[in-house]
Amino acid sequence: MKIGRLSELTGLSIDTLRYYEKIGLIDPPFRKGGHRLYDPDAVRWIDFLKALKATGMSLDDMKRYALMRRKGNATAANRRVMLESQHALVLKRIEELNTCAALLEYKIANYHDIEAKNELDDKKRFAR
Amino acid sequence: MKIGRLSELTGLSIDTLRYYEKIGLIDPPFRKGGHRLYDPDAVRWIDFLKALKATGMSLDDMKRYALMRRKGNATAANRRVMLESQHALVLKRIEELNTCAALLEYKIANYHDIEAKNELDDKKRFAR
DNA sequence: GCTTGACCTGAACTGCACTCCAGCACGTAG
DNA sequence: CTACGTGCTGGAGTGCAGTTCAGGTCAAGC
Repeated sequence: MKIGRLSELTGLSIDTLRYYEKIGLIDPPFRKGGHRLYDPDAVRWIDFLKALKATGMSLDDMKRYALMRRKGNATAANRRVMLESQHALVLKRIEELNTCAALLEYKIANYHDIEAKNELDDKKRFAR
Repeated sequence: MKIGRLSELTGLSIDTLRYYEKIGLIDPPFRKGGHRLYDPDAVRWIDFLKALKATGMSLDDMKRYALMRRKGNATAANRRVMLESQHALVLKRIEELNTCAALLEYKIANYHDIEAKNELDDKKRFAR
């Protein structure tokens, strides 16, 4: 498939796909008359990259991972360690977000009180 | 307290504190001989800003919130709505991270298999 | 054969959130 | 009163992750 189709399938812009190739996240595909022709497998790899990105991994770390992947089986243990530490980060982040969510809930409840009080004051003013 | 102390208490750098003041996130404090002198309450506000930031809110949105806060009670409902939509975003993000965590777990288990197989191959090679 | 839309390159630009710097002012301890 | 640590300002610089652009090339349909 051509880059436009890959862009549609992955949701990444054409420019981003070329950028990812340039920095070494995506293997340079075959070309036909200068145009990139991608394997359907590219979609699966890019979806995985998107997932890594969603965990908050930097492009630089993803690059390291992609490089090891290209080197084959011998790097499996290192890649696993990377994923494990990323997994730990994700759990930590989820914890943090849970704390933030609780704080927001508390604040929101507080605002409900304030608004109720405001309304009461308005009524008093109206009754005057 | 002076800015250095506030920096210690909040974990934000002195430069960041001045930057936040410049963009309107922090109220300009009193000055003594040009030096900023903060109220202890500043710590609480900045901790809240840090929490908003941790939820992924942009400085621009935080600025909007800070502006409304300065305008007082009349903006309570709008501020609540902001916090509610941020709360929704946090929940969505937590969901996303849970999905990513599951994928990472799957991948990690996969790598354990690969490594076990590699080890087996090594042994065979050794036995040859 | 020609048009039109998709694709190509390298380089410059963008937005966000800081971070650093030069050059100067303040204030507290000795 | 002097030294030195802390603070001040405006402006420039940084790092990340793209995005945009100019000036072309390619190919599929008519």
